[in-house]
Amino acid sequence: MFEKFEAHIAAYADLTQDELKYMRSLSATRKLRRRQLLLQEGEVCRCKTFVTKGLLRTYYAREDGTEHVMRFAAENSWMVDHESYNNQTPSRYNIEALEDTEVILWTRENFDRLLIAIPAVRELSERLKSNSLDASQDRIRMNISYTAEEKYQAFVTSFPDIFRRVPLHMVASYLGVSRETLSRVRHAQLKRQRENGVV
Amino acid sequence: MFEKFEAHIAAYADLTQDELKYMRSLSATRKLRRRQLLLQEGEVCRCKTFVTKGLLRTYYAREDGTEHVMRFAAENSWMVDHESYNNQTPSRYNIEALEDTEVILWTRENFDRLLIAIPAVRELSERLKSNSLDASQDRIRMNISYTAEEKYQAFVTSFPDIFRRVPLHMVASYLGVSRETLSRVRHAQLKRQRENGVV
DNA sequence: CGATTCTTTGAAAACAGTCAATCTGTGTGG
DNA sequence: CCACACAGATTGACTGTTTTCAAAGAATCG
Repeated sequence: MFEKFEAHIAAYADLTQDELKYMRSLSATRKLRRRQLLLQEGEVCRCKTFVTKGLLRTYYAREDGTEHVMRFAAENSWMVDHESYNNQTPSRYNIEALEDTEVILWTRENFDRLLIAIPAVRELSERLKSNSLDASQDRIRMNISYTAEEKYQAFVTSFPDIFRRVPLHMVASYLGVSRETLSRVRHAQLKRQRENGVV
Repeated sequence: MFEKFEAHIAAYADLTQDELKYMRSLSATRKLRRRQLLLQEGEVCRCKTFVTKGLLRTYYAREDGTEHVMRFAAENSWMVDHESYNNQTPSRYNIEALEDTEVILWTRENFDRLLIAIPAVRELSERLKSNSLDASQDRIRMNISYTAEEKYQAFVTSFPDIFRRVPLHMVASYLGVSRETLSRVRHAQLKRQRENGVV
């Protein structure tokens, strides 16, 4: 499992064999079955997670039972409830495996050690945070200015892989529209594309 | 102007007199009249900005002319288009003074020097980024799960000061609803509160 | 004061949400 | 291998909300 991490990380951070060995020594691995929770609302998010296989979602449930998807993370991406992890406070969110999933975990204490010991890890970590921030800004921009159809289109274009692997009602929930609406939006779009001769 | 910065920053970062002097030596100050732009769409966001007085907004305009407010920043807060600043790429956004405003500016090169030279600045900078990220997550959560009325309520509660100082239609734009809708939501809420005897 | 900006209101139209029913595909157990 | 259960997607009818457009009133700035 760690080999996949090594293969991926090589393109993003320049790490020596020793550094990788150190990272590995401080990590844990875990396998999750479909539907299994990695984090449950109310718990503290103790670990930074790297997905080597499968697919996770972060969502939260309102009192009325409606679920809202905050984020997806497929293999070769990171997942963490930043707020809970950083402040070690109870999380509002659940993190659930949507497929059978394998992850590598670092506790906050261990990851902090890595940040200090390995400059390249610190740089990577900051770059990831920057990217998260930019992506969040972008999502906010779409949320406040796009129509349902534009949101759907942007999602499909930005995350074609995730789109294929996730039920439509979760995409709807991610975008903040009802599943029925998204179904109709999609229908209208497919029809329009067919009329315009798009293959 | 820099004195206001010093007074504010004392509570957030432990800086020596020398360090403050150094920060000052690398900074510039600028006064903006109401309506004046600090950054214009297409320009690169070259500076990190601290507001000592007044009020800024970041917004962007779609092709159809509609404006969407991404963020407000009143005195004692920071403002930057993170994406443009970080990658030194053209910005999608405009930053405009909503009141006569005074700001302190650090170019990216100079601020980077500070990050290296003063550990407390680096810590502060990271903390600010963390907070931005948490705030963004929160806003996304509200965007996808709150009704117009809940969004309005959350805004008033979170930013009572800004709420008092900006026109309602900009709050509407920040929340992603039309000004008319927000006006009606507000009307309905005031009425309800009066009926329930809230002063 | 006069011009501009901002807010409110009404009416109609567009849009999205809800509820209920149906349809589809998948996978499980008999 | 079939039947059934289940999760997901779609559809229709209806309801409710939001937007749009137009107009008027209020507040503010220069």
